[in-house]
Amino acid sequence: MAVTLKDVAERAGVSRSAVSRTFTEGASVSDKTRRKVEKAADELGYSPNALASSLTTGRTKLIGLVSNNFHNPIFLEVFDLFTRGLQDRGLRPLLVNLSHEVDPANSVRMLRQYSVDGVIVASSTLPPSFAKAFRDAGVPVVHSFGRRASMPEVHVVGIDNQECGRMAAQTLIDRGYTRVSFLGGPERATSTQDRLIGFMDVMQGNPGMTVSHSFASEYSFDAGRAEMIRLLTSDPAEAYFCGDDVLSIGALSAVKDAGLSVPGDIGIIGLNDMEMAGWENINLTTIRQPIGEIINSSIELVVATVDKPDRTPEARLFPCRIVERGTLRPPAYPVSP
Amino acid sequence: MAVTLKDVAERAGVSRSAVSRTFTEGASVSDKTRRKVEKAADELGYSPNALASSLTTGRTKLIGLVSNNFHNPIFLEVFDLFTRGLQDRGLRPLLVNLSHEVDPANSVRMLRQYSVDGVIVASSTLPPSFAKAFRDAGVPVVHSFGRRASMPEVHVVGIDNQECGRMAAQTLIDRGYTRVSFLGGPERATSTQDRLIGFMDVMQGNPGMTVSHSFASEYSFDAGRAEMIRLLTSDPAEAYFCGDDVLSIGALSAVKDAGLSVPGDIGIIGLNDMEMAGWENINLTTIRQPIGEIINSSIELVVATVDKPDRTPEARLFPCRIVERGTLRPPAYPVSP
DNA sequence: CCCGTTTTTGCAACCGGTTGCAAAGTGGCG
DNA sequence: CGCCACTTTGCAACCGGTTGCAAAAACGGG
Repeated sequence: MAVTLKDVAERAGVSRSAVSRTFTEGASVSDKTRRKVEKAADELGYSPNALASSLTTGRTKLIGLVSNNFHNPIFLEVFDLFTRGLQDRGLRPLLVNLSHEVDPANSVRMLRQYSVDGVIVASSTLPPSFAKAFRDAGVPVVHSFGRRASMPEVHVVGIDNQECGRMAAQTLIDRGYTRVSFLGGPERATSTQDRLIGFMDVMQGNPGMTVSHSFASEYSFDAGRAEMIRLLTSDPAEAYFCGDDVLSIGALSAVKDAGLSVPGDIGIIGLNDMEMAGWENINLTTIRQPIGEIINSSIELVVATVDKPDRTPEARLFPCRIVERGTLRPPAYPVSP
Repeated sequence: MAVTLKDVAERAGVSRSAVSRTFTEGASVSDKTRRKVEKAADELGYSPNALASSLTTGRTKLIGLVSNNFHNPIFLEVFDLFTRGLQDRGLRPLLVNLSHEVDPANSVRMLRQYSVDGVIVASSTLPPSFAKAFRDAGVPVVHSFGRRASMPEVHVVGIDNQECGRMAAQTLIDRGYTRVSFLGGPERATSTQDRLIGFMDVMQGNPGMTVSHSFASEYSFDAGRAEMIRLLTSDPAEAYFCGDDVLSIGALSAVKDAGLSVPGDIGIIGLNDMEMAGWENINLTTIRQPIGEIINSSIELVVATVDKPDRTPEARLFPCRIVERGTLRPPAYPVSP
């Protein structure tokens, strides 16, 4: 059925090694044989079996892409960028959908069976120990959107979530809000924990503020909406920092359904700046997370780690910035730059 | 580095075949050796190399998942269902992002290099010839969300887009609209072409109607919005059948920004019933495409085709139905059921 | 034209598994 | 206990490639 090295070798009248060499970078073949081989290969429609060659070279060019969030539209953007970025470098994404699984054992075993060259864990909710399980199994791994650490145990690429919390807090203060709240994602998500820490950090330094917080059950529209509906039943805050754009959009929907106006009655600031945040019927003020840079950097780092597995784990953090749109009232008074 | 069959065999004091057999379904091994082997494997942390075994068995359990739409949120749902469905059957999705590529040659070559057992092309825009290229290369293929055909050249699973067009048309007529329009996706997308055909089909049978149509440049929010902004500049229709929910949502945003009300001034009906269509701030009346059933059926069909490559190509079509929400005015008069 | 150097080539072993086949082992039954 | 049928086991070849090594070929200089 499939045409192999041997078929090409016979047709070209050379040895199998000669054929193999014409298809491997930097191997020693004369122009004459190369032409003969290429001709034969063309005629037979031959292309080398990547899996067979991986046996001896030890490289499959497969990269495991592990994620657990298929309900947040930002992940479509994430998958788009990851798959394109990997393809551009000749790598192939092998997708793993964790759903609600939190034990890494299965994914580790599965990805080892397929001899992936490396793994990218794309999740802002999984703990560092998840990615660590790959490292312990000898699989190069990068945790994208993971928790920062000064001495990380695995490579992490993402943002400083505490800093984002502080940034959101300071923004709300600058806008003159005094009764504020953090509407986070699931309490177990590391990103939510860190954003809360940063938010509270700043708030506690400002005595005049009334501060509260609560958690949505997951990073999704429905969860954000449900939580905001609950909050609106009893003395809501003036402004909310939602732990994610998709929560913000859910919250927005609840606020508007309650007949309240944004930002007139209630202010909302999100985090991510996903595509939808810019849609004119949403127009969400948010903190932009530079996912393109995070993803490119993650790919670059995993590739580097494949070449040099003992690289000491590093944390690459990218700065975030406020994207001003229409869900927060303008500054009450001039703010120092 | 990695622990192999041989290591396990030595430690267990048996032959390599014995080890191989304990790990292959239905092979003949005594309980005694099986236990010895399992113990040794456990101690060494062995798990068989799926790629090496694929060399002899001819099965990799890899399924190529090819798509070209990473801007329509429905595809996040699609990826979620595909990856989970494949995983549940012990298969692994190898993702291919076509971006704007329309030539199948690259994907075919790449997926053959990785010896995928089968391929699922998930796209409502690519022509049947795209999937056909895989079949011609001897790779089992199913086209999900593809174009229906009475004698298809490859397996197709999806909906009858012409029928959906008719359904939308009839619905608008039943609601008493007389000036209507089809706002499609890209003109080259087969789904758009077919929906338009069905829509016109019914309209032409109703002399009282004023009908027009136009195309958005792609299936995305921005394209839908841009097209609707253009339409609003000159004598818009009373109601639009948008070729996709994400177009509808873009269109909705444009309509509302123009200070018009929905469904008061303009009615909109979409197609897909993606998660967001049900969000309370969108609340889109739409035609539900049963993507869960389509995806399960696609997986089942590709698996069956792997076992029996010469199966004659079939088209599996699933019925759609109207999901009534808030963007179309209620029936003007009683409608026969 | 000869000889030393460099390039190209094929052989054969190997990567990590599977599998047909024949030999060895096991069990049942008369 | 002996015979037969059935199960289990190991050997060796194979899957589709790669690669170290030594032989062969090509090249360059005198």
